[in-house]
Amino acid sequence: MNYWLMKSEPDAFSIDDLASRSGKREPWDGVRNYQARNFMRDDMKKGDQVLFYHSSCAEPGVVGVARVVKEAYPDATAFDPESKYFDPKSDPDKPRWFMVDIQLVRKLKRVITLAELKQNPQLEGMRLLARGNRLSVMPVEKEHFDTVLSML
DNA sequence: GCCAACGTTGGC
DNA sequence: GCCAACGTTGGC
Repeated sequence: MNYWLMKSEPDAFSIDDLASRSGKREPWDGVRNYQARNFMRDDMKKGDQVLFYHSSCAEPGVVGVARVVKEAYPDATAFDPESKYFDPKSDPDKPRWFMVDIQLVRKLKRVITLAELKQNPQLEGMRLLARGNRLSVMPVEKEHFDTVLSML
């Protein structure tokens, strides 16, 4: 079992959006970063646990827990000229971008803010907190995953 | 809106 | 393959 953190801008797709989806599931489309793609395509397994993180908003932080319910498959939005995620260089016969499906496990009672995470010495070394980190999908150590949720 | 940090692109 | 220019992310 692996642990992950996935970022989303709540203006675009929030934890409440996930909660309101049929089956509380959603295909994680639109990832256009190779490192993030590789994590999804190569390392994410069904049942893996995910910290759902709100970025670029008034109160950035962890807002929920989700799990991987479908392993990587081609991201069809890359083939759709109407999509904002369209990438003409992604060929349906040789897809460049992949996505997984995630499902909400629970929404947290409150936001565990980035400011709090930064103050917790037990989270030293957490990738999210590394300088200049911009990855939207990244691995989380189990110890860090548990620590974050213990801060509720 | 600013800006630091990082990724991608493309000329050479 | 180098690297400057440009685009994006994301906190503040």
